[in-house]
Amino acid sequence: LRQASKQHAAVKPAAGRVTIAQVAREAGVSKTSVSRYLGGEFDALSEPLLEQIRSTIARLRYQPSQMARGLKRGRTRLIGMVVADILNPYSVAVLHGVEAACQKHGYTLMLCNTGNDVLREQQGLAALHSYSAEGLIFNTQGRNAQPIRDLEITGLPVVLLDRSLEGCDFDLVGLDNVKAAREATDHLLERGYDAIAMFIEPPLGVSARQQRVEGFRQSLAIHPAALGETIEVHLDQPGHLANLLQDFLKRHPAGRRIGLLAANGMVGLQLALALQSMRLRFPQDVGFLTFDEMAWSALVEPGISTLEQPTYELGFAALECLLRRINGETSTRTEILLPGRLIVRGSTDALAAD
Amino acid sequence: LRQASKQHAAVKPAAGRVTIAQVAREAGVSKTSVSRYLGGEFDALSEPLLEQIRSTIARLRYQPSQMARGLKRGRTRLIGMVVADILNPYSVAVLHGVEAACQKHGYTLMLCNTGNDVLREQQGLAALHSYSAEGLIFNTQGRNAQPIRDLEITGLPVVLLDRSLEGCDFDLVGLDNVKAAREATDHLLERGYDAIAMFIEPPLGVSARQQRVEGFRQSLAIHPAALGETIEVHLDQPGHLANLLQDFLKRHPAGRRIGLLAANGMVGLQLALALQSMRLRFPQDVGFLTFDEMAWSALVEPGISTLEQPTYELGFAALECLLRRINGETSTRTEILLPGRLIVRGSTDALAAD
DNA sequence: CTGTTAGCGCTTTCAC
DNA sequence: GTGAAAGCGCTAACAG
Repeated sequence: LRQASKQHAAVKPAAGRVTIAQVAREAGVSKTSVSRYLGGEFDALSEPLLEQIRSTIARLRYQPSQMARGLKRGRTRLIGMVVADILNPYSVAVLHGVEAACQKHGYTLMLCNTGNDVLREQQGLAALHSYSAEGLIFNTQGRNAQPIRDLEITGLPVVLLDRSLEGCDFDLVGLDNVKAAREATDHLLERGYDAIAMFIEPPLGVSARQQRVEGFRQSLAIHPAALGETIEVHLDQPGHLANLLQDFLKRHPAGRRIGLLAANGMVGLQLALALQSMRLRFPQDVGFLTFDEMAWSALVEPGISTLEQPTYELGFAALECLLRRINGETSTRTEILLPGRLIVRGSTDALAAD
Repeated sequence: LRQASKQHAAVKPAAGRVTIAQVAREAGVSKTSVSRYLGGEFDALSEPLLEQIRSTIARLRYQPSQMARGLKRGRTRLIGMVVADILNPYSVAVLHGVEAACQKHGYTLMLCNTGNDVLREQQGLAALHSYSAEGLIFNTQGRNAQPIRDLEITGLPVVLLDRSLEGCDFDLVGLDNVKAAREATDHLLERGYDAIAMFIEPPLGVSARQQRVEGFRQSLAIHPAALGETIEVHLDQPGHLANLLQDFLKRHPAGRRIGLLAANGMVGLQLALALQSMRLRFPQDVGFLTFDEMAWSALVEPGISTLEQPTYELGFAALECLLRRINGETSTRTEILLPGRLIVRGSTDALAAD
């Protein structure tokens, strides 16, 4: 069964691995011919050779080493992805799209989670680079991002996901945040909520958040009669959100219909939990709408209205955009902004509450 | 064959990459010395050389190529992970633990999602192997698993996650499913539910599922007065679960307290949605308990009781187990079975319903 | 059509 | 201490 590879040093080069040389020897041909076979240059090989090689490869279960191949050709067929927080369902949903696109195009994905840690972001970047990934998909945190900007000099293709980075020209794939936030806010206003709070994590340096605030403001600017307010929450501080919510409710006691807008799914969850602990119901007591569709959005009575992101498409588009750069496209910076989709459920059904 | 050579032109070997040769040249030393520096053999280098190399590396921002390094040494510091379904929160939670452990030990993770597709499982396996991953973490589907078994001959270290594979000796890391299922069932019985249905995806070939059924049966065997039944659901068939639920309820109309047990989080979600669409409330109409703690378990009134898995620890343990094999440990097959934790909420609070 | 040769970037004897 | 040289497994000229 398991080879008795005992010591640390026992992991010898190519332990047990079949090499192209072995195949060539056993097939009685040269390495070149085998290599040609692998490269699909079938019309450069005679019928008998072809058959010889084919059968030998099958018999030996030979699989070419991508490491050696990559070293020689410069193409590793490796894509690196850096994710700000793998516990965030949004990230995973996008990852799903990226992974699918990788498979479609014959690439393999290397994953790095930074857990919102700046240092780990840099380390991950270094690791991915050291494996000669052909391109990087980056869901950056936006802080201390100089190492990422430096990538531009190296010429390594990079696509930014969701969050752009000031001072560099990488392509960006993400939601059309301004429009989405406007749609979400409009919906609350249309439903008669005229005192709206947008709960959002600190927008500092995170472009997607800034744009959602911008869309929120734009919508409110058209409805001067309504009150609007953005509230910055720190999700890592337990109870912080609940306190802020309480504050907000105190400041708007009567005469106004209160609408709550969560700027992403994680905030939305915490907000829903805070409402629950305060025994506030939607839509009776407050209207409630959150960015990001979640598996359980419909489950919490009477259903939570959401602004869904096309996460899979986002991931897929990001990889295909990256591939274009890898294959030498040199056009100027592109921004692929996909539209969100409003899913209306009971949580914003103010009329029903009357 | 020609498309390959065409595309190839765009990505030259080592495009822009700093190599050890460059560092050596600019530092006025030999490649060997630089290599020694990289390998941490500082006492083999004189003070001036050391300093020369250090500063040159910093100035050039040199990063050694792991591909070349891996090719030469046989150690790639790459770990491959094959996940049955990345849309399953369980898989992601475990992935989180694996990734964390990888970072801790200086490994980089290559990810493959199979989407429950047998063919993609094989392709993923081949891909990971072709990159000379030092070991594999496998969340297999259990069907057509011969290619995985064959890995045993190659000597490539493999750790199975959650699901074991008959006829091979790979280590396994997972939940203590039998015990967990027993605990879950016991809890329902203790709470007075005496007609219990366990909803589970087809256990065929998936050891974890079989074991949960086993635990369920064990618990019921001790309580002969209670009725127990396992119900196989196909989550890919919309409405299937709801129909089965309806059937079950019809068969147990009165005199019995009905308890529903979902064998994993995805089944749990679907079951909760089915209950909702049928306007059945827990705990009033049925008791409800599901495997897998979810972010929103507490949010759905009056809270859903769950059997939580230590997902992060599972992932972490899997990688460390794999590392031991990579480093040459040759002991016989080990099984690391971590305990689950019962979290009791309102959904199984039958007394409150009285 | 086929094989020989020279590396890709790195580590590792083995001399000096 | 230090470096020259020989590969790791593979591909890409260049010959025949």
